[in-house]
Amino acid sequence: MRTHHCGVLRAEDAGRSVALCGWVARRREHGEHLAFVDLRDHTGVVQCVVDGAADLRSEFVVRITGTVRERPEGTTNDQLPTGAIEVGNCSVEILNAAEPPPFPVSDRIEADESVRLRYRYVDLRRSKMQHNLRVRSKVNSAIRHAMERQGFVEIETPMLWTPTPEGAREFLVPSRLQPGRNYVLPQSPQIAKQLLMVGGFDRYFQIARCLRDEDLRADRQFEFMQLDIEAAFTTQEEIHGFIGEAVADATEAISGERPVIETLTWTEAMERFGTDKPDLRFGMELVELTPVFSATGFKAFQAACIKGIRVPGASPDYGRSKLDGLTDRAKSLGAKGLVWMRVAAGGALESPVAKFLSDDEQAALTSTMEAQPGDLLLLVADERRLVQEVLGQLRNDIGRPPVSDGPYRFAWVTEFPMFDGVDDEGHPIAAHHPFTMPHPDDLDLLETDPGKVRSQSYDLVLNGWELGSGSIRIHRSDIQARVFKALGVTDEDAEGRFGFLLGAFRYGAPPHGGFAVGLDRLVAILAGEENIREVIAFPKASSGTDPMTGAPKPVDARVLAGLGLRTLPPST
RNA sequence: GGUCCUGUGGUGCAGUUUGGAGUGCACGCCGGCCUGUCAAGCCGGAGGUCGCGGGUUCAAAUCCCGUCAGGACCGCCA
Repeated sequence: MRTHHCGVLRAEDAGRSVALCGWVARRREHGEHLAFVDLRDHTGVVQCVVDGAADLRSEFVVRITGTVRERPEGTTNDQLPTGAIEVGNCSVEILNAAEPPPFPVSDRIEADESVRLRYRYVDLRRSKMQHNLRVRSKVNSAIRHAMERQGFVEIETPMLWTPTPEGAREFLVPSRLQPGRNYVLPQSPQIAKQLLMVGGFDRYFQIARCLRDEDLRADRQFEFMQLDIEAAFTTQEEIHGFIGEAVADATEAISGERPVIETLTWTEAMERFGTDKPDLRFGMELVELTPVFSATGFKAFQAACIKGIRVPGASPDYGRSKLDGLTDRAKSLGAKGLVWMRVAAGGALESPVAKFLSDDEQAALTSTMEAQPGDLLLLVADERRLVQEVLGQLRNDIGRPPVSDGPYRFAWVTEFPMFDGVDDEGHPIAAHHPFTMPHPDDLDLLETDPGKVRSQSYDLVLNGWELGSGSIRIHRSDIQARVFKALGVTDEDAEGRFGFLLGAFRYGAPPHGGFAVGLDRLVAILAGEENIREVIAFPKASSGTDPMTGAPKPVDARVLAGLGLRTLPPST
């Protein structure tokens, strides 16, 4: 049907007879004698010259045959890759007429997202979406090759899985053959892949679809894809190597540059950046100020922890209203307040609270924070974790570059705490999942001080986005029993929820561990997008609905009855 | 569950602060003219429940309340 794609033709193709297919991007008609038709396919646009009236409209689907020729002197278009040539002596075959599109198929104008999603098939014609989904395809391909090269076996796991009431809310699938009973869609292949380890596939991977029925965000959809891996007889370092190879290959395939991956501990990340997913592209690190104010008379600074961030040269940019905005933001994040200080030309600190601080304190503050005239200092005093999180968020709010700004700064964050907070009954809550191996040095703290137990779990972070997480798993039932006990999971509970897994572990489970990389997020960053919807062909809106299909929809009562279900009236 | 932003012909916006006739810009659409344009140009035209409902007012796109939709964030995401 066609001999070439539109966007690939160049001066050296002059003289070639071509047949092109695509959509009418634009047309410029000059009466009955001459018309220019810009024909678009996914490779780009080429100008076709019709001798006569074209009688075409935007987005008509056409096949154009003609001869490539260099454009006449003075009519070339430097803005266009195909701008040196045109297709002449064209004959146009309309394959399908089209109504005017609901919004222009253009990268210049971004239509409202609800309209874009409703007519996604039109939106996907835009070169940005074409590019993004092709980036995604290349990333998948690079990753698959990297894993195969490293001896990993691709194995599919079930989409109809068993409920494991723990962690993310699961999508339920009622059983027709077993009325009243349910499958769930897997929130990840976590347990399945551990069973594959017991099954002797010591290097497994899958580009896996995961489903979680939680509220959506710019970086979260119900459905998302993971590079999911698990390996037996391995170490944390080896797993980092496997994954590092895959994401570096993917990054190189898109950007041409091979990234390095740094490593820092969770504690270090929290102290320096106030988050477990630090964006290493910019400074403004959190500065420890607790010793500076250890003997202060200023009540607001008589706290367990004081830290600050220095915003270089920002003092003139932050008037009273912006500073109030920062204070409100800090309070909304849980801080009692935010202390701001401007560094004046002579180095003096200008702040509503400056008068409460001694000269020595002010001098120590200035030197500790390496404050320069014109800087803005932001300080928070409170419990350590809160101080870290508030300042970490403010650091991002103020300093974080757009996603599309380079470079790609990958980091492993290691030694996460085993537990995070406590549940209603006072039992610690697993920070990762209950099969995570504690740090070997901290095993004995399980019974005495669980809050201090570090785990052998680790996250991969890229430019402030959590790309994924993983861990070395518990493969010994004695350690698993101790962890369950710490979590307050009784033997019966454990048997009911994970019996098949624990059973499998009795039949020769190798030491193993793994990781999962969120591919939507990786692709979004590599495509320079702030929102993963931009790299997903058919995403849901943030309400969880699909503006194109109208899903989710009610179904006929008979369909429900066949599944043993009945809808209740909406609760009030 | 909560906080905030947005909603104005098909599309993108201005108008809302300080109420005064659906007032404006650009694109698109329809018709006409046009033989080298390229975001073609020129002339003419059509197209509106200012998201929806209620209230205040002589008068509401504009102020108030509610609601719906889209988005960002908090909670949530082992």
